[in-house]
Amino acid sequence: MAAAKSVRRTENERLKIEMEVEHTLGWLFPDIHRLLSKDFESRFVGLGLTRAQWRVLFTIDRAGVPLTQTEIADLTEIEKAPLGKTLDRLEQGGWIVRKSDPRDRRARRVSVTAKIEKAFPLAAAAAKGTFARALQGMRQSEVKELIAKLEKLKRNLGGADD
Amino acid sequence: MAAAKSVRRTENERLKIEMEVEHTLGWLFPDIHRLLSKDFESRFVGLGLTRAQWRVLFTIDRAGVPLTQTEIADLTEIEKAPLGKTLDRLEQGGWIVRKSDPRDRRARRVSVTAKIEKAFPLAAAAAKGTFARALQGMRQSEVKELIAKLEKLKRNLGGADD
DNA sequence: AGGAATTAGTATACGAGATTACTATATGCT
DNA sequence: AGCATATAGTAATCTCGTATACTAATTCCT
Repeated sequence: MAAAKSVRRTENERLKIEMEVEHTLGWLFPDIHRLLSKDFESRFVGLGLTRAQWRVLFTIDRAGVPLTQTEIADLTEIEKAPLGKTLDRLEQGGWIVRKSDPRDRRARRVSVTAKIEKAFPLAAAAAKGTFARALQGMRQSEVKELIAKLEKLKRNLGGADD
Repeated sequence: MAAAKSVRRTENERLKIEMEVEHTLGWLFPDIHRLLSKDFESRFVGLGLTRAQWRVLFTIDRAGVPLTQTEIADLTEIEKAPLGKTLDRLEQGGWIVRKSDPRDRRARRVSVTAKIEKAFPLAAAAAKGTFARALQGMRQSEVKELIAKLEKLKRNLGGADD
C-alpha cells in the first residue's frame, strides 16, 4: 500500500515538472496584457477611455465605414453581448453614434464621432511610450519575429487572422 | 481653412499607420490568453475548475507549504481582493483549506486538499493537448526563444520574474 | 508600555469578457 | 404566401481582474 501510494506520488511529481513550461508560457499572456493595459492607461489619461474601449474605437475608425455591431464583434473577437456593453459606454461618452440601418431594421450601424480626432495624438503617444518600454533592448527584426510567432500561435488555436 | 484641416487629417492618418504595429502586437496577448483558456477548459472538464483557479491551486501546491493569501497574491500577481474571491470558490469546492495562523491571527494559511491528486493527470493531459496545438510547427528551440522574449517583455514592464 | 505605522484580509464598485436565453426582424424554402 | 430557419441586438448571470476603503491584528519606535 505504501509502495502504491509512493508510485502515484512520483507519477504526479513527474507531471508537475512536465507542466512547468506550459504553466510559465501560458501565464505570460494575461500577465503581459495586464501590464500593457496598466502602462498604457497611465499615459492615456484625461479622456476617460480604457484600452479595451480604445481597441473598439480604433477598429471602427479604421474600417472607414459604419459597421454593424456583429461586424465589430467579428473584428475585435469579442462576443456580441459584452461588446454591446462597451458600445453603450462609448455612446454615453459621445465617442460613437448608433443609427438603425434602413435596409435591416434589426441592425444598428455604428460610426465614430469627430471627437476621436483629438484622441489620436494622445493614443499614439501613449502607445509609443508603452511599447518603447516593453520592447526596450529588442531589435526591430526581433520584434517582427516575435509578432510572427505570436500570430502563428494564435492561428494554431483557431484565432482569426485579423 | 480647408488646407489646415487637410494637414491635421494627414497628421492623424500618419499616426494611425504608426499605431498599427502596437495595436497588432498589443492585442495578441489577450487574444491568445482567451484562446488558451478556451482550449484548455474544453479539455479540462468534469472537475469544475477554471484555468485561473487551476493557476492558484497549482501555485499553492508547488510551494509545498501552507501559504498566506498575501503570499499567494504575490506569486500569482493577482491583487489580494479578487484572489480572496477565487479562494472562496476553491474552498467551497473542497480544493483548499484555510486555517488561521496561531502566530499571526490576521493571517489565514492556505493548503490544498488531497483532492488535487486526481486533478494532476487531467490537468497535465489538458495542458499538453492545448500547447501541442498552440505550438504546432515550432521547434523546441523556437519555443524557448519565444519564452525568453516574452519574459524580457514582462520584465521590461515591471512584472515579477516569477 | 503605549501610540503610530504597517500588514492581512474583506467589502464594495467598476470594467471586461463569456455564456445562455430571449425578442424582433430577415431570409429561404416549399 | 407562409412557415421554418437564421441573424442582430439585448438582458441576465457568472468569472476574473483593478482600485479604493475599511477592520483587525501586529510590529516598530520612542
